[in-house]
Amino acid sequence: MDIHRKISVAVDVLLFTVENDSLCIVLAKRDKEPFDGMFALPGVALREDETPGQAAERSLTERTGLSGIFLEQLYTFGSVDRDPRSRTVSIAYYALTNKERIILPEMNGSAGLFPVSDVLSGNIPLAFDHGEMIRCGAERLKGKVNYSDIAFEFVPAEFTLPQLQRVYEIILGEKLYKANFRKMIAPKVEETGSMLTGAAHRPSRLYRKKQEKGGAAWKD
Amino acid sequence: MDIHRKISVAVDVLLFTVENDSLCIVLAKRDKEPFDGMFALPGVALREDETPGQAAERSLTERTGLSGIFLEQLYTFGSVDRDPRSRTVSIAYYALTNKERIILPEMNGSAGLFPVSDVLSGNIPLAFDHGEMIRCGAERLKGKVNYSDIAFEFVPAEFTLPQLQRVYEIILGEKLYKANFRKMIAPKVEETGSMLTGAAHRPSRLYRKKQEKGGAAWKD
DNA sequence: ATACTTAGTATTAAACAAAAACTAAGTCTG
DNA sequence: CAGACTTAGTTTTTGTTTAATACTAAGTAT
Repeated sequence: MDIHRKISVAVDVLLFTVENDSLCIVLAKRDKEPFDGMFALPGVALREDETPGQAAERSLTERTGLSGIFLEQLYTFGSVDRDPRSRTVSIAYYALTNKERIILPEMNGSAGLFPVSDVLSGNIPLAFDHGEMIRCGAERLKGKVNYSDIAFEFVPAEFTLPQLQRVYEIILGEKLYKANFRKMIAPKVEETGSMLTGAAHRPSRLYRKKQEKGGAAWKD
Repeated sequence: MDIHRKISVAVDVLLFTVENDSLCIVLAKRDKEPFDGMFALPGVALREDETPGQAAERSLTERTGLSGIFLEQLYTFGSVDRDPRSRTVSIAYYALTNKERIILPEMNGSAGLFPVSDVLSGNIPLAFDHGEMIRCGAERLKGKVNYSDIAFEFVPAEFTLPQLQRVYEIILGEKLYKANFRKMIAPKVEETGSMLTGAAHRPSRLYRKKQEKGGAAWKD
């Protein structure tokens, strides 16, 4: 509990979304050393007057223009050599949103959305220990999707059940049975009354998430 | 990702055990400001040459003599005012062990084992945000006991099924049905062949945990 | 010997999940 | 415009897990 120096604290954000039937994450190309030219998660140094959660939100807003979306602490990474410049501990957060809210143009140039499967198979050169972070984040999503409501974060406010089911399937990496999925999800959703038109087949009903009593929340 | 100063990093450890039919935690009475005379989790300042996990282990060894026990990261706490001396972020870990391994005498004087229910009901004055940490830790145990093997950490290498069932009940805070519990636990345990003698009634069989294929593990 | 206590097993009923088959409602093609 | 095609949505059947209760077993205490 003594005072110490020389250890920096960073906050990195894993912004996940579902696009084109795959789980994607936002990465930005670095334009300076170390890891110049490689891809990295949006991150900031923790300021003295903000909590890690606030820093994560700031990072998100500064880098992608997003705010007010789902954001939760993931894990704290602290390998001694994870940053070649100085000893740095990074508190990783993960954020979730549907792809409509991500405005790529706002992300200045070199940033983009990458399929997590590509990223984890090593096709994209990653800075720091961000590969480990992304693996950790993807695992968390998989473990959490069945006993929480995170899947709703990936779809618009009004969505169809096939859409929502696809989100589950993408996160879990396996196909689900339609009838069973609908029985499972039924108590969590309600019909809006309208349909999704325009598709070249039977139109599907639009649903919204049913609002319910909230659970316990953790701050910093 | 810039270098910064003035933020300290600490590591605090929640050492849980089950004693006397309740979930307990190790706390030490502070003998200096701030929070002089109040109870606190064993914690250390993170050193430049060690990972948070190593610091947690060091804290555990220095304060309780224990080593090599279950230890996992819990959450990182970073409220701006959580430490009145300086801005400090604390990476909390939780450790689990059975009470036989805890040798109270080794803990110098003022440390002790406290029932979590007493601690959370405010009967014991706690330093820093350690109450929040303990609440978070107890919740984690509750959420994890059913889909992991953490309950085994609280019993000796050889144990009876009634013993193990009591651990589940204490963590979950509810009674379980004997027959169902045994069906659930059966694939995870194997008989040792011997019995637990000495009790004033039918003796119960001794079991040990069945060794199996390991899962993924996360370091720092 | 009998009551008492805790260990352990068997049985039943209800809820839930897996899987397949079926019906419904639109567009696309000839 | 009929029928094929595609996706949406429902029904039904079956099997597995969980909830709950009732029972048997094996020791000590009186």
